[in-house]
Amino acid sequence: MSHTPGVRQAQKQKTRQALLDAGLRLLEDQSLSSLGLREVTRVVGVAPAAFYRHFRDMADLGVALVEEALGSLHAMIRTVLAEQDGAQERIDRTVEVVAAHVRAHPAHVRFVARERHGGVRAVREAIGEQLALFADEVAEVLPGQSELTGWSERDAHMLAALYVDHLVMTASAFLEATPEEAERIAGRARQQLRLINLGCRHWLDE
Amino acid sequence: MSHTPGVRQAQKQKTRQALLDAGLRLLEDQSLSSLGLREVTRVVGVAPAAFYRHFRDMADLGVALVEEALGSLHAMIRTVLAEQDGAQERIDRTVEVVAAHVRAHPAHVRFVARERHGGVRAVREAIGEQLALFADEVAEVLPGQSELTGWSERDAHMLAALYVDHLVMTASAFLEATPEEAERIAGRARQQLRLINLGCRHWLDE
DNA sequence: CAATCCGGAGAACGGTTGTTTACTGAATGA
DNA sequence: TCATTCAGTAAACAACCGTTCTCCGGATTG
Repeated sequence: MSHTPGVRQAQKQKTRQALLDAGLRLLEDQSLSSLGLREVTRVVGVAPAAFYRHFRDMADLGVALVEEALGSLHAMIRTVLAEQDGAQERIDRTVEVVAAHVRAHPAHVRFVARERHGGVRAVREAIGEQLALFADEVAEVLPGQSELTGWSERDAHMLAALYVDHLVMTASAFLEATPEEAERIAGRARQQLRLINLGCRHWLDE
Repeated sequence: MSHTPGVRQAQKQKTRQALLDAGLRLLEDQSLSSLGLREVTRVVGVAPAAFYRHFRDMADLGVALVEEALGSLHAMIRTVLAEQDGAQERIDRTVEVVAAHVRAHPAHVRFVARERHGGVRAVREAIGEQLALFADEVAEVLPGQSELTGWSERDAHMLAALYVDHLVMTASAFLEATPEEAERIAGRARQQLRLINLGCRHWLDE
């Protein structure tokens, strides 16, 4: 049944990862629908035909990148939102974590922001699916916050969607900003989250 | 000084517009950085070289499309926000107007959403610039709302940015949605705006 | 009317693209 | 040990690309 690592499989995964890395790098200043197969293989230093041993086409490589880019996010935000400190502390920490993530993985963030509405259907849909899943997770964790006791599931989902969209917005704002603009972006994001949180506290008053 | 219309100039503007229209159409299922010059001229039925009589390159055509797509928006939202009805009515009307705009100009909306973070720097910056201008306009009109008396200019701008981002989000959500999903999207957008508005009403309490 | 302008045509250029084919040679497994 | 598997190679393919050049013919101008 050969589920041993194997020198063969290891090497294959290695060049596969090299293709993904090269693709991600090239996508920093162009979009997926214009990224050429030969362009990628040239960077890796491999024959064009070798590409087909790993991906059917560029769209296929794209969806692989989606999983790589969004896979790590889930656990992170889950833990951040689960913190039981006050609202202000949670907001500060969230923005902080987002900023750190953008600094650590700028290419991944850029890829997601760019291809979320990009020209390749399969990738667009993969990102949309992942973000929807993401919103579901957030919606599940939200009831743990004191401001949200008594909220309907529907309302929680509405809020979760707003959070996720705002998160993506903030991340891509960090991306396009110079280092000296970063603090201004962060401050604004915090205030916006405060505003939303304020709305939450009075949601059941009307 | 020849500022007469002239048969010459008229025909030139006509094919220029044809190039823009063809480009916009082709951009519905690809992104600008992969759109070919010949592809556009082929649709218009004109020689490839003729392209250069109107645009330096594809990026140039792109920024022209940005102005075409975002130019009409300004006046519209200005009038919507200026309405002095209650908050609920204003929210309903805003979402309604956005939905109508997406239905009327889907290609323009798609273009803006796609190229806002797209692979062509000049176009990306042009859109960012226009949206920032847009936020400025919104920030100027906002103090007319009763909920926002006593707000600092900085806070008004923070809110305006949130509104603009939410608007773009909502518009592109409408775009990707099937007709039967549209009402769900609209309902969610309205609730999100209500939540934000609720936050506004208590912004100066803390 | 004659001179000029200028949007567009047409052909040619060097270069790049995605994909297929037959192949090599090392890891694999009986 | 020997046959098999298979990731990667090398070459060839037709199709397409952006750009440049020269030229045409109708509008414009004086």
